[in-house]
Order: sequence, then C-alpha cells, then structure tokens
Amino acid sequence: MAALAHTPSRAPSPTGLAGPEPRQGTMGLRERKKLKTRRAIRRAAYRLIALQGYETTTVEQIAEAAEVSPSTVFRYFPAKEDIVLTDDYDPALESALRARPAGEDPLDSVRRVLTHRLALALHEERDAVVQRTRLMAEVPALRARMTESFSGAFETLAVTLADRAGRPHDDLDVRVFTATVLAAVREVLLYWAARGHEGDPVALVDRALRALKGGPRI
Amino acid sequence: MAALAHTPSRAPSPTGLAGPEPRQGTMGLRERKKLKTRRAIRRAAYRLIALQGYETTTVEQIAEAAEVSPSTVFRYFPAKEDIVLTDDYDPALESALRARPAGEDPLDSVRRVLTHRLALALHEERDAVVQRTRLMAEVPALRARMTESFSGAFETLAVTLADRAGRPHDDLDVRVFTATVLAAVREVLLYWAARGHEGDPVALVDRALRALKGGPRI
Amino acid sequence: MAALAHTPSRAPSPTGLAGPEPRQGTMGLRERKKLKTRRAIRRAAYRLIALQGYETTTVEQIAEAAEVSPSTVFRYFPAKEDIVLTDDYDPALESALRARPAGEDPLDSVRRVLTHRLALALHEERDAVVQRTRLMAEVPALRARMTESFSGAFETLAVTLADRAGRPHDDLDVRVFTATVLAAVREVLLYWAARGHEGDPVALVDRALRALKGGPRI
Amino acid sequence: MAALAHTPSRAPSPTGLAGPEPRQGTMGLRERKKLKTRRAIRRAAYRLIALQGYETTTVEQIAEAAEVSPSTVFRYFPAKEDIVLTDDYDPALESALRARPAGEDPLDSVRRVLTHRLALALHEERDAVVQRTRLMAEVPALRARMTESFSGAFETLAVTLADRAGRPHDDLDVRVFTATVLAAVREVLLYWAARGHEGDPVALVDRALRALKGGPRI
DNA sequence: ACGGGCGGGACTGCCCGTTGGT
DNA sequence: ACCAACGGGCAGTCCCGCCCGT
Repeated sequence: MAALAHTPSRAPSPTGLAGPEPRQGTMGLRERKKLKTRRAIRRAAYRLIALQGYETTTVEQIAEAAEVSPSTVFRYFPAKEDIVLTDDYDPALESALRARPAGEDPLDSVRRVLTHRLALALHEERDAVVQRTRLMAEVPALRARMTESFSGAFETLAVTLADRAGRPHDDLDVRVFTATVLAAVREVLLYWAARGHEGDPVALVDRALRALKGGPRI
Repeated sequence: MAALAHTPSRAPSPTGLAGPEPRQGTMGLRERKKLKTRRAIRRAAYRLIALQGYETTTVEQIAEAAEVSPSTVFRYFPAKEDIVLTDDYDPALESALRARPAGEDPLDSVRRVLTHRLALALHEERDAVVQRTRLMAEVPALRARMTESFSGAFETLAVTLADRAGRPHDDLDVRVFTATVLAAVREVLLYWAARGHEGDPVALVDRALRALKGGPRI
Repeated sequence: MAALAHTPSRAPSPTGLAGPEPRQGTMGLRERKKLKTRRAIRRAAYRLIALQGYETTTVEQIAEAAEVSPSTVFRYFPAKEDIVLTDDYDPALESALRARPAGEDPLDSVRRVLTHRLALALHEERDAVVQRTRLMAEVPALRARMTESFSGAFETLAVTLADRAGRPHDDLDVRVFTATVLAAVREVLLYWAARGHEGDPVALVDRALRALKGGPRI
Repeated sequence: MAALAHTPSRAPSPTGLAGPEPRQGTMGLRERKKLKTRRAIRRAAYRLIALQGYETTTVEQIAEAAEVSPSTVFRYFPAKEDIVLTDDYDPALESALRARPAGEDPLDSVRRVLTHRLALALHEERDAVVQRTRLMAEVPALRARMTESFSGAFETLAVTLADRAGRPHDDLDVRVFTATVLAAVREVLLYWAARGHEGDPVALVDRALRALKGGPRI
C-alpha cells in the first residue's frame, strides 16, 4: 500500500500505515545521510515519472537527477519498481493494531486501523497518494508488484493478527483472512484510481470492509 | 491459476479452470503447427526449470531445447514468466459458471466451479499442478505475476458474475467479490505448496470458500 | 598467440598461426556484415588502448568508437580481454601441421609451423604483433588470459598432434608435450616484449624450440 | 600450485611447496590475529565454494561466513580468485632447492623437490589438494589465474635456479626452463583432476618430468 | 510470418577510493 | 589510527522489443 504512504519524511511504506520516520536526532550522521539519499532518489524518481512516464524513465536518469550513481540506486532499492513501491517494515501499523481493544472483531480492528491510516495519508500528502495509485492502476509491472509489496503489510498484519488471536503465525485461516482483506482494499484503491480519484477513498474502503463482514457478496 | 491447468494438450491457463484445448481437427494446419510450437516451448521450459531452477534457466536455453529461435519464444509468450503462467482466455470457466442454477448464491457457484476444475486438474496431471504451485510459492517473480495471471480469470469471473447479477461490468462490489475469492484461493494454494503439497487441496479450497461465506474470520 | 596474428583482414587468432580470413565472396551478406562489425570493434579497441591503456579503456568507449552498442560488443566477444586475445579456431595452423612429412619429429614439425607463421605475422603487420605482445607482458589480466587463449591453439595442436601420432586426444603425453612447447613460446615472446621488442623473435623461438629437443636445460 | 599446499595452518601457496606457516609463538598478538582472520576467510570460502560452486559464491557471502566485512576480505586478498589461489612467497621451496647437491642436473633437482612437496601435501591434507585441483580444472577464471599463481613459484624457482647455474636472473634459458617444467606439472595435475583424482599424482608428475629430460616427446 | 541480429535497459557482482566513526 | 561502511565505476548477463532479410 505504498499508495497510502503519507509522509515524505520517511521511506514510503506500501501500507502507508507506517508511522513517522524515526527521529533524526537519535541517529548518527551516517544514518541521516542515508535517509537523505534515499529520499533524494525517490523524489527524483517521482518527478521524472510524473513527467515522462514509468517505463520511459530509466534508472540512469533517476540516478543523475538524484546526483548519485546508478549503483547507489540499486543499493537503496533492489529493483526499479521498489523505488515507487517500497515496503519498509511497518511498526506503526503493528502498534496501532495491537492497541485495538482485545475483544474487538479482527475485521473491525483492521478496518479501523487501515481507514485511519489512509485518511492520515490523504490529509498529509494527497498528491503523492494520487500519483502512486494512478501508477499502480496504469503500470502492469507495478500492479503486479503491488501484491508483493502488500506482502510486507501482509506479513505484519498476519503475524499481529495471529498473535491477537492466539494462533500460530502460519495459520491458514489467518493468512486467508489477511489476503482477502488486503485484496479488497487493493481493489477499492484501483477502482478509485480508475475513476480518476473521484470520491472519498476512505469511505469506499470503509464501506467495502464493512460489507465484507457478512461474506463476499454481490 | 496456471497451477490448476489440467491438460498438457492445451496451453495451461492460470485458472486451470480452462476447458480442454480446442479440437485439433477443427483447425487448419497453421493453427496446429502453432499449438505444437507453443507446447514444445512450454514443455522444454518446464523440463529445464525442473532441472536448473527458474532464474538460472535462460530464454535462450528454452528456445534451443524447443528448437526454435529466442524471438519465436517471445512471439508466443510476451514474457518469460508467461511461459509458466499463461492465461489464455478461459471459456470453460465461463460456461461452467453460466451453467449454474440462476438463484444460487454467487459464492457457492464460484466455489463449486473452482473446486471441480481443481479436482479435474489434479486427477489428470497432478505432477504439473504440483510443479507449478511450487514454482509460484518459491519464485518471487512468479508469485507476483500470479495475481496478474489470475487477472485473466479475474476478468472472466467478474464479467460473468456481473452478468448473472445484472450489474455493470465495472461494478465495485463485483470486483471486490472476485478479488477476495481469488485471493483466498491463491493463499490456500500457496499454503498447500509451502507444506510440501500434503493433504487435499480441493478440500482446503472448499473449506476456505465455505468459511468465507460468513465473512473473513479468524 | 594473438601476439602473432598477422592480418587485420581476419579476427586475430591467439596463435597468429591462422590462415587468412575466409574469402568474403563465399559468404552471405549477413556473414560479411558480422565480420565487418567484429573488425570494427577490435580496431576501435586497439586504437583506444594504444592511446589510453588497457584498464582505463572501457567497453562503453570501445562500443561508441565502433558505433555499436555495448551489448553488441559482448555478443561478439565474451569478455573484454577477448577483444585483444581472441582465438578463433585456427584451421590454417592445423592444415600446416598436417602437411608436415609423416615421419618428422613432432617437435620439429611444430617448430617449423610456428616460426613460419610468426615470420609471416611480423612481415605483414609488425605493429600489431608488437602492440599485442607488449600488452600481454604488461597487463596482468591479459597475461593470465594468454594461457587460456593459447588453449585454443593448444587444443588444435594437441588434437592434430595426437592424430598424427595415432594417440587418443586426451593422451597425457600429448598434452604435456603441447603445454611445454607453448609455454616455451609464450616465455620467449614475453621476454622479447620485455626487452622492448629488440632482436628477431623468430630466431629466438626457433632457438628455444631447438634447444628444447634435448630436454629443458640451463 | 595452491593445489599442493599441504597445511591448513598456513595460507596455501600456489606451489604447495611452501614451508609451514610461520610459528605463531614468534609473532605479536597483531600478527596472530591477522593470520586467524586470513584463515577464517579462506576456510569460509572453501566451505561455501564446495557447497555452491565458485561463481555462485559471492565475496559478500564469504565475508559474512567469516564474520568480517567485505572490505576486510579485499584487504587480505587482492581478488576473489586469490582466496583460492594465493601465492605467499615460498621460502621452503627455495631452501629445499638450494639444499640439492651442487652438480645435480637442474631438472632432477626440481623434480625431486616438487614431487617431495606434493607427496607431503597429499599426505597431510589430501582433501584440500583434491578440492583445489578440481576447482582449477573446472573454473576457467581459476585455471587462467593458475599460471599467474604459479608465477610466484615461477619467480622463486627461476631465481634460485639462475643462482645455482650462475646466470643472471632474467636469463632467457632459465625462464624457458622454468616455464616448461611448471607447464608440465600443471598439465599433469589438471589431467589427474579431470580423471576424478584417480591414481597417484606424485608418480604421474615424476614420470612426466623424467620423460621431459629427453625433450618433449610423443 | 519467421529466424535472427541488434539495441538498450535492468540488475548483479567485483573491486577500489574515501570518509566517518570508534 | 585503524577499519567498517559507503559510494562509484565497470564488466558482464539476461530480458525483451524492434527491424531486417528471407
């Protein structure tokens, strides 16, 4: 859900449910420099892609615009796609989920956490969310990767949910639960992007997840 | 769901819910030759991949083994991944779904059609199903592509279901419905593969989809 | 023995014992174009290396100078080193060797064939021979590769000699024979290069191989 | 001749004719630590290469397995190949050669010294010798490098032989002598490795060098 | 149409120089 | 003062699209 990432001050997470970037004051010079480089690359990538399109923007161009070498780009992002769709492990998502009341229905917990994070992301950097969702809807390579990137959120969600439910981490029910919920969110966001980003995606997600409660239905 | 493709006599479909390959008698010589080439390529690919692994098998090797040129391989399959994960449009799935009784709950219809096709695939070419699901579970590029490949089935399913429900083809509910169901199936198959293909995947899928009826639950 | 290659009209062979390039008239347009490209790449490489040195000349520069893409360079030469040190199979060496009288001492046969070819190479393109031997003496990567490149000649020689002696191709004596003779030639050429290419290398090689007849001696 | 290195207690030398590793007692703490690191790296490299093959084992993996940073690996070994094929200067070879009786034929001297060292190496760490020769036979990069690495022994041998013969160090005859002898040994070892390490390599080397006395012959 | 050559871009791995931190 | 960490640069491989000639 890089789509939802809400702050340029950190490496966007595919969930966007990530909390804020670690305080810079607590880090050494090295760490801060790395973060700056990472951000510079991503910023350059987004700018160029907005201008030229995804496929036609080469890593070399991105590197040049970010004033680093192409090898550095690949040191920071394993693949070109990940510049747009990175999933840095997402502790805020986890803590928000763990903070939900114990007896709450898991689907409700997840719905509340996700919609809240999405609302936050839209509030803080709507443009970025719009650009990312558009790219995902339009670029096959990114759409394909999206599932994998969700998988960062997927793992976080699945493990946290398993813990809350007192189940093993590889429990099939937990995994199916997580997969279906994220698929629904993904679909809603793609739908929203396909419609030109009209309407309120928070409401759409909320409605879809509420509806899911009674089982997938038409 | 190339995983489920059930017959070597046709291009495996990602849904495996595909009907049999078109009768060869009804086609011209050209068509038959094309099918033969297509099959030769895929067969060579599977053999080499089984021996060497996916990443280490090059398209050139596959081409050589199939006795065609590399360009021909790309003429038949848009990408290397598609040799393993092709989604030829899947008419059998559609017709089976249309043949379900009118008033039936859509989730039941889909469940029956999918489990039936999976059972058939396992019966007719279990080894191929096993190899494909294993590859999907292990190779990131294929796992990522799987969702896209499902998308062939996805479109077929979504459109057919929309028709049956008397809804527009791009109805959000229909899309969310389809996405969640396929995500569940995908997850179950990956789980089955991760467990070394023990147990009966048909039962697993059936159980998961039945459970889904009351909403995703843990 | 790319060192000895004597004609720009063909891909230099590491033995330089190669005969002339195949007649162009006998080949299709495609073949001729390929040869031209191959020559253009090598010519550009030699020119740039003469100016800038081996290590500091990049493949990209060579490609640009030859007006092809870097990938094309690698399609023609598996490694940068091979641009300087290619061993295209060397039929002229073989036929010259086969043409030697049947009862002749193998060491004499080889000595005559090699010295003759070397003399020819020096006569026809002394500058190229000088540049190549200098590079081999000076650039570690090339010196290391030289043995391997000799191995093209090595195989040719070994097989031909084995045939003439009525021995199996992998006969140990044949291989040791070939290895020692080529090592001696290599050493003489490096010595000649180290001395600034003074004196007559043909005489040096001839003398060394004659001396070898009674066994390596100091 | 790293192939012949006979003791895990020191950095294998390409000649294997190396004497034992310097006594640790005679060195400071610093020196001992360095040796330990060096050995740890090599040990890790050999283990990983045995498992995965040479090309597919990265320096990073080796560094990790040896619990050092990649930069440290390069501080200890100038190139990846040198981890397998290092030539630490080889004083034992030299002294053994100098200890031969004054009037002895140089070829006999070298033969005796080399076969003795090889026998020792096989006796003390046969497995390592086998693995090294196998790698050299199979990995082109290593085979190419082998000549260079021999060149360490080469220099040692050439200089010592020149001294014994009262000739200048760069005497052509001495160099040709050394080159031919080492080429013969190299060839025999590759032959032995190619045959699956069957038979007694000491006898093979001895026989080959004895045969060489009358000149290379088929 | 099909083989096949070519361009070009993503990506990996080796290796080196520099720099910042301990 | 060392030394790991980092960035840069280049070789090399593979995928894939285009176009040319057959």
